Amino acid sequence: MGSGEPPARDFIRQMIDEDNRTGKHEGRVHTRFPPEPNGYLHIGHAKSICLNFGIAEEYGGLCNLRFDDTNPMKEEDKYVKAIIEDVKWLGFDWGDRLYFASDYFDQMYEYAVQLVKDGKAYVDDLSAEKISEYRGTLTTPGKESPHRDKSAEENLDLLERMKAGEFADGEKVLRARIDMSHRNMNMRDPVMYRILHATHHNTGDKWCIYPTYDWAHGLEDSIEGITHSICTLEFEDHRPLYDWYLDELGAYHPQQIEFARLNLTHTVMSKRKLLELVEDGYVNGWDDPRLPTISGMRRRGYPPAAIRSFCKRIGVAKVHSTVDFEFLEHCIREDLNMTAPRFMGVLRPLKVVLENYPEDKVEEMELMRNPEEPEAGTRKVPFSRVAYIERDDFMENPPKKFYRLAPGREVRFRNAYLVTCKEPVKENGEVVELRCTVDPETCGGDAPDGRKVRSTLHWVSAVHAIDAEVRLYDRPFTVPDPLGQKDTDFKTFVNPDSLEVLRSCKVEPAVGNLEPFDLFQFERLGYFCVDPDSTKQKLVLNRTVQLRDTWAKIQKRQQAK
RNA sequence: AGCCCCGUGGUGUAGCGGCAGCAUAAGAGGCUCUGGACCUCUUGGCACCGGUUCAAAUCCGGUCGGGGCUACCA
Repeated sequence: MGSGEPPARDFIRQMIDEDNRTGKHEGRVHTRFPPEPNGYLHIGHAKSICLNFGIAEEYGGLCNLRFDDTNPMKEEDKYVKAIIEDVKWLGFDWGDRLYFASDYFDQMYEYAVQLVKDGKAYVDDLSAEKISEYRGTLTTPGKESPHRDKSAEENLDLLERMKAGEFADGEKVLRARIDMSHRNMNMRDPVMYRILHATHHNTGDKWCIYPTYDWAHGLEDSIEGITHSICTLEFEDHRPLYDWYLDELGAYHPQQIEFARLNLTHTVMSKRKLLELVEDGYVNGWDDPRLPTISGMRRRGYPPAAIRSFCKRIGVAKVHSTVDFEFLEHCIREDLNMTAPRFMGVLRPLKVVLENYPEDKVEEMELMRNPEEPEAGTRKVPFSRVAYIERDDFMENPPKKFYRLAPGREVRFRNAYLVTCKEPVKENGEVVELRCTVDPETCGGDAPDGRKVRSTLHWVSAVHAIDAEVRLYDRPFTVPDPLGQKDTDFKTFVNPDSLEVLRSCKVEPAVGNLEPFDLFQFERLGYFCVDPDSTKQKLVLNRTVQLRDTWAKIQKRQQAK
């Protein structure tokens, strides 16, 4: 899986090593990935997925897929299906361990009854506003609810009536009885159950009280026998509460470990922000290839192995950090370079007439499927008198270091012929065609006299070419940190050029045989994939990522001067 | 302001008292029928102050800086 060196001994793996050394969990390692089914997964989740499933795999343990579905107001079945598809696509397998927090509602309720009986939880009549008010502030202690000291019997009765549906939403809550002056706000009598007369995607109308995250999560982990409950940094302050519930209950007690979530430059990662982009029409849906969602990356053509490699190589720590978008792209290229078959395609066609090449002649040129993988063999590409090349590959007045085609200059058409440009044909000052000649002695691309050319161009035979629409993607934001300016809405930094659609591209015939999501390289241009919008009549391709472009860099530097 | 977490090249990480390493980015060169890939080299870092020690990125104290926490969200 992925490439490279043994995984680094990050602080989580060091902890697990230590636990294994001391026999804390009898050497068991059991993790879980616990998404809430209220949105689509993104690459930040991929980091967590790779961490949890990766650790389980490395230690010969298990990792569960568990939906943390404790809030029926926000959660939907369609997200469950999408998340399952995404995790599977990323390459992970949870066996028969697909769980839902809602599967444990009965058990959780029993645990709550136990706490009530022990005098460690009580039903409160205070409104949400009052509870907030009574909680105090970061610097001042809270005060106790007037309903805090009822008898266990009375609380039990009230809790049962809450469950039975006798009260309206918000009328009562069940609270843990901890310490209203605790320095950690989470310990100031947190809410365990709230009344929500809502239909749950899984349990329907069976329940009208639903557990809060803090109350539910440790129980879920405990019930499943999780050893290491890995979550993100913002839950650090919740760990004392996680521990308190399990200790008071005397239940099996997993270890919560927090790590820093992934941030990427030039994009946003929060579900809410992504939703805004989708709903306000900045992008075309959750699977828009510009989005860092798993479905977006799938459609963009990012291979799962490359995403896994990326997640492994960025490491895991407790410092907040932002990974360069470039590094992700590097990982994508690295994978695709080894695996993607090569084709030729011309994005911005310029017609080339080879004057001394016979009108009706067609030759089948033989090209490597993938030079990185010679065993993949070769393919045949038709060559004829009229071809298309990239507009960028010709300049009438070439600057220094431009090695491609120019009047009087000879270049190679890849695996075909050495071609010399005689003259450009112009209309209204614009070059619309090139008149060229081939050296018939150079069929296949090598000169018998051993002479060298500086440049090799890709080409497509005009009569054989098939048309394609190609969608070019760029980073979704123009700045590295669109959320960085406090006073400016992040959407003002949306990159207006993040999508460019080219409708008259010419590609070699074999590309027409590919299926949606097939990945390949257009030589000299980049990696592409077939978009599911493709039909038999219309081929639609997505550019996954460009090849590194040294010439573009030189050009940029020349222009800067 | 109170509590909690965290500071190693531009970026992401390793280091666990004994030469600061890796990846990526950037720069130079080599090679090449993809200006791709690959190879070589170069630039660049322990936030600061003090203490312990023969020896500190590492241990201790402080300062500064970044982040999180006041949902019946997760």
